[in-house]
Amino acid sequence: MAAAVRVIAAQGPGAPTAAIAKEAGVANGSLFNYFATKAELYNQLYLDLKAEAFRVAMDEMPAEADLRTQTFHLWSRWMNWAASSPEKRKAFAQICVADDISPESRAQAGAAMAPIVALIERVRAGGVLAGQPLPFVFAILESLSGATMDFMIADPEHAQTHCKAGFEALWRAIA
Amino acid sequence: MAAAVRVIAAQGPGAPTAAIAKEAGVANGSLFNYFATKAELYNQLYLDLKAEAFRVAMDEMPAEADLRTQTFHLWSRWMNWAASSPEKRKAFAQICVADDISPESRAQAGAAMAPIVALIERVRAGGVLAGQPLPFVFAILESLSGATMDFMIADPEHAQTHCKAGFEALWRAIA
Amino acid sequence: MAAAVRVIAAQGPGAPTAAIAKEAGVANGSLFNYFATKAELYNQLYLDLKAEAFRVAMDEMPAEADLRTQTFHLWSRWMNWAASSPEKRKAFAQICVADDISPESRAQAGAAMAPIVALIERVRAGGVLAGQPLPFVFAILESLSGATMDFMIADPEHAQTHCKAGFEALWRAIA
Amino acid sequence: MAAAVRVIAAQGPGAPTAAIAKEAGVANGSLFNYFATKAELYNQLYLDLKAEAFRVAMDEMPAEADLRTQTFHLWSRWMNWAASSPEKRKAFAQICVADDISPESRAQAGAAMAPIVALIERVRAGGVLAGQPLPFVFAILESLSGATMDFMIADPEHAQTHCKAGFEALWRAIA
DNA sequence: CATGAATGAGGCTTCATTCAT
DNA sequence: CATGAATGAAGCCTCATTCAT
Repeated sequence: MAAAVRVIAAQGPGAPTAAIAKEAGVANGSLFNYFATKAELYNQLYLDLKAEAFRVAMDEMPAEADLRTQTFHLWSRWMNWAASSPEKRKAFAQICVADDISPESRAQAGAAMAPIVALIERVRAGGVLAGQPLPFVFAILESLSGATMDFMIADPEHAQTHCKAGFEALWRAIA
Repeated sequence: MAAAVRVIAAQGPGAPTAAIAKEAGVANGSLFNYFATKAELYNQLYLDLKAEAFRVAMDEMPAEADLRTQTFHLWSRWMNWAASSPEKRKAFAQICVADDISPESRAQAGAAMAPIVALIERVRAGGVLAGQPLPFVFAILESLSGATMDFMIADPEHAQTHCKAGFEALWRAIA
Repeated sequence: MAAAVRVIAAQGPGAPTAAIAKEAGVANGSLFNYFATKAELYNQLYLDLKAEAFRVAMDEMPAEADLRTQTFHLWSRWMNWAASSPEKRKAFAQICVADDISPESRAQAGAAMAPIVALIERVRAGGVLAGQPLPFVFAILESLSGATMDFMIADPEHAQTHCKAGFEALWRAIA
Repeated sequence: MAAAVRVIAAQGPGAPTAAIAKEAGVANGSLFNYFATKAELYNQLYLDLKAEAFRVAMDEMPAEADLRTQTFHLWSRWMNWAASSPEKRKAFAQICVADDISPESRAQAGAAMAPIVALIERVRAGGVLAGQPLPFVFAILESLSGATMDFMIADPEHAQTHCKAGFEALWRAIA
């Protein structure tokens, strides 16, 4: 799994399964004892990464704080997780655009993120995009987060600056 | 070229050259009379689509109008072009993440967009992200535009609403 | 024809017909107005080169001189022709091993070289290989000539030395 | 490997890898589990055949015998090996002219033949070609051997006669 | 007779997946 | 459950040859 992250980050989603197996230090065919299919591996990886990001982002969430504080907590932990795991971020981004992720996986990932959805929903409801559908607001969140991550990774020295700037942009955009 | 757009939009960047040739109504090998390589075709396509989007976005630009008006003109025409050419939008998005686009092509595309860059630069300089590097602001623009396009395409009935909402989010985020 | 020599010498017998046409300054398809087939071109070239070599080798042959003198005349002119036309030598060598040369062409070439055959026959009859079939003696002649040519071309400064040494080796071997 | 010899002997160096795989009784792609490239297969084959010929030629070499005896031993065993393995002889000849053999392989093969080189060097030094470079003498050896092999193969009944005649020609030519 | 775009069969190579050990 | 050789379909690309202009 970790090997897959490294290989996909380095070679893209077209990386041979053989390369992943080699990186993992197992034999070519052993991969298929755990994942019946390359697509299954990708779906699993997708869910794992999403779950990990979610866990990190929600960890130590100050449940009683105000919306902005909670959202910043979420944003900050998410961004810093990605910035400190650039390979995971890159692998995830590559996997997302691949055609291999099934709608079921996407739905499952969405369901698992309910607490975040609920938070954003509250932000939306009280914000300037109150009239817009939640998925739209969510899309804005995800697109801004992607851009911010990439800059934090590309320019680690100013990572925290980018992180805050990204959040400000987000907050003004949706709150 | 148009055939490539359709096929890539439908099958992703991994689409066989044979599928593109067939869609274009020519023989498999004929493709390679025009593009020495699949990568060359993708680069060409990338530049073409970017150029087209740029042309549309800048057309009839009110040179004397204020920044917001000009930016909205740009945004509006860009979004509506994408919304009315969903296949081009999708193909472009798929191609962008592929590894086939050479740094030269990206540089060339960037150079061709100088007027837009200049406009955004003025917005940045006078806005809340004045302290952030221009590429960061640009990345925000592109990420928000992508999200907006996708929603306009997915929900054509409310396309104009999404377009305006996206712009409001952008303007608040960067201006 | 001359273009074919250059291209085959440079790229080997697998050279595309398109490359030959381009080198000749004519269009791709024009080639096939003169040669119905790539193989036909190769056969023609084979015969032409052999004929040219023959003509050069026999030119100014001292008909009344003794066998050794005549043979050296033949050898010397042949070697120097090859040494001064390295591309022709190389192209010819490449073509010879290709499967494209028809038995008819080989027979025709053999027939055209009757005077040389006659000369070598006389050498053989009076020499140490008198008991060996003529084709065997001829094969020795051709193999030694190939080796000599290559050294003359590779080391032009000592070309004449190699030429004479090659002849001495030949003469001792067959006379 | 043996399959490759058969196919190349029959179809020339342009033979499809598919034909070799089929002759070997394995699937098309299996070939590339052993040889990353067609060229690699050819290089391997080149080295193998050269090594085999060398081994056979040097086997039971009478180390104390005089030069002529040793050289004849070499020649005789070499010729008879080729004559009894006409496909190897042909495949090797075809491969040699192909562009696929890397300079490294040629160098490696040359290095492996040091004992033969040493022998020929002694012959050269004491012979009529004493003033000629060793490679030239070697080229004569190889060219005469090629001609002799072909006649032994083409006319098996008189193979031994050709073998001896070829040697006599060689010995007179270089000793 | 020149042209050069079009053709499509065929070649080399990759790789997800299987399976006997 | 591990292994890794074997598989063969599929992909990209080449090129001799054709043919409408």
